[in-house]
Amino acid sequence: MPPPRSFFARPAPELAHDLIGALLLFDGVGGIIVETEAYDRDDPASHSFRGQTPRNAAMFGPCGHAYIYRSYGIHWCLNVVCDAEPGSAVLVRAVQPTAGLALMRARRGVLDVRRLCSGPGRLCQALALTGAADGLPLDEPPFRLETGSAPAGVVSGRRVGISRGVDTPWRFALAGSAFLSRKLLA
DNA sequence: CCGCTGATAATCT
DNA sequence: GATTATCAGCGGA
Repeated sequence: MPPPRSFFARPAPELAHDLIGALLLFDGVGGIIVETEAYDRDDPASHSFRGQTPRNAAMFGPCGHAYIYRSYGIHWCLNVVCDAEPGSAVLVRAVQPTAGLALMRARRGVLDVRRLCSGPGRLCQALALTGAADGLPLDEPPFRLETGSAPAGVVSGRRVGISRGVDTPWRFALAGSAFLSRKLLA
């Protein structure tokens, strides 16, 4: 079952926690979310911290939709928008591949299943996600999002690759998963 | 296994 | 002009 709208209309850290264990597919390709990060309006590390711009407009749009941006001029990164307060979203950092393995391997040029979707840029490359999907609803085709049973063993720690808000422990991951982007630091 | 570095361009100051 | 929610490749331990 796709989650009800109320699932997304919550604070980013809460949604980030509960997205662990959910099934995420794009055009039938994807798997189980095992790592996320929360960013909200009052967070100096968030793209929305200084208000709405053309790039981050989707962060201020409907909850449950995608916010996809380009990172370092090279990679794409996927977020789930939540609207407890406008400008909040959850970065999907890693997925355990379960569907479309051959397609993902071809797109990534990588055979090791543990490295297909273990990072926000790698995930978007494996699922062929680009800015073309920015703003699309995640509970309708070509996306599919299924929230699973309550995830057990979710741990949190500091977020990756930021220079501000570094002490906010808003990175969430499935404990012991072999599909994380990097080892979780407290 | 680990750390360092270059790539590469939109966004923001 | 500086920064960036990253990654692959490389060399060393």
